[in-house]
Amino acid sequence: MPRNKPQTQDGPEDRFQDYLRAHQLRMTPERLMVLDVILSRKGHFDAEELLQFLRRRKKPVSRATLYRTLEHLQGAGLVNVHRFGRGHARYEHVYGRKHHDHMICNHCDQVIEFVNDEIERLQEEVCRQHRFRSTNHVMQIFGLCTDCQKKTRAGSGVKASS
Amino acid sequence: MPRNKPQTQDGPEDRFQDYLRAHQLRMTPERLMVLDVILSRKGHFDAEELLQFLRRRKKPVSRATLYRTLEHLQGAGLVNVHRFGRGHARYEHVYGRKHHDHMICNHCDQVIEFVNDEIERLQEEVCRQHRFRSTNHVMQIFGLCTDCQKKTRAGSGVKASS
DNA sequence: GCCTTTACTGATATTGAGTCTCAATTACAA
DNA sequence: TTGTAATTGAGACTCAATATCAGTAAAGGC
Repeated sequence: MPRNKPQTQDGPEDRFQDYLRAHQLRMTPERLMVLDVILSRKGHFDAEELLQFLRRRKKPVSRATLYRTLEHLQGAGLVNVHRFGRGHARYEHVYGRKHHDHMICNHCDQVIEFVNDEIERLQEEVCRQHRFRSTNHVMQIFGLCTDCQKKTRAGSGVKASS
Repeated sequence: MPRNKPQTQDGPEDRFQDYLRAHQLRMTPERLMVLDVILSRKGHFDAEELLQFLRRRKKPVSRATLYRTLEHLQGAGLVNVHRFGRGHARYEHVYGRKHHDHMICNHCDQVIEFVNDEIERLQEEVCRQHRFRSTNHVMQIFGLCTDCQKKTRAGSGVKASS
């Protein structure tokens, strides 16, 4: 999967187009469909979900094409992947969104997003100290969300996390 | 996989023993072998590596047993799992080790550990703000280590990361 | 608009980490 | 020592993700 982000700053479609051209790839109806569906989603989703959704919308796309497109969208900086502990990958679109981190409830799988500029700053500092050139990072806090704390009073019966 | 950590603070074997007893599980030669091999390892390793190692040591253990034992060792707080982006799980033993986070080189897969108390503190603060009861967290910074920055001057040819 | 090249799609097979099953074995408490 | 419930291991299985490959179709050149 090639990288490098395009320079232009129009819309997500243009950005994808630019990325594809820059890598001798082609824009196709399938790729556009996938992008559109992803942009219309809020929060996190997985590949299977997208597949079903596209099928219901009578715009079916093969599994292979979906995964390939997701790769390219990552390359274009339009989509992020997360692997929250065990289980399959979860995606989210990042076009026009600020970077953020996640808290994941071990009990109900809810994903809470948060931003903390101070943490971001400290991360950069750590990288400088280690002469590490960071491209991206992931921060996941696992535990119990407010609701699930109430539900599981004794603190037992909680699914294991990574 | 049950949780709860034992109270005693002897050695890792005792801790494992305590954990097992507390959960009506049994100590077996296989489990002890796995623990010993893990304790002798430095840094990160994966399940397949352990399997091979045990086989070479003429103390073979089945895949099923290895994975089951790794689960229990996590429960006992002796082992941690990480899923660095794509690929399989990586483990590390945590007995007598301080919590730390990771920088992962996209190019050579080297894993650099770091600790930053200020970041830890801020994470706790974020959890408090969101009334989230954290059990553990993961922070991974992806990018290029010092060596690989030199090797890949143009910044191209870098493997994709999560 | 039509060609030609070369990327793309999708059906299907394949991979591979991890899990499950179940008969035979064994730890361990009484 | 014995009874019983946990454990083991071989192999079947799962399932997300990837690879294969023949047929299809972008997109630049004419």
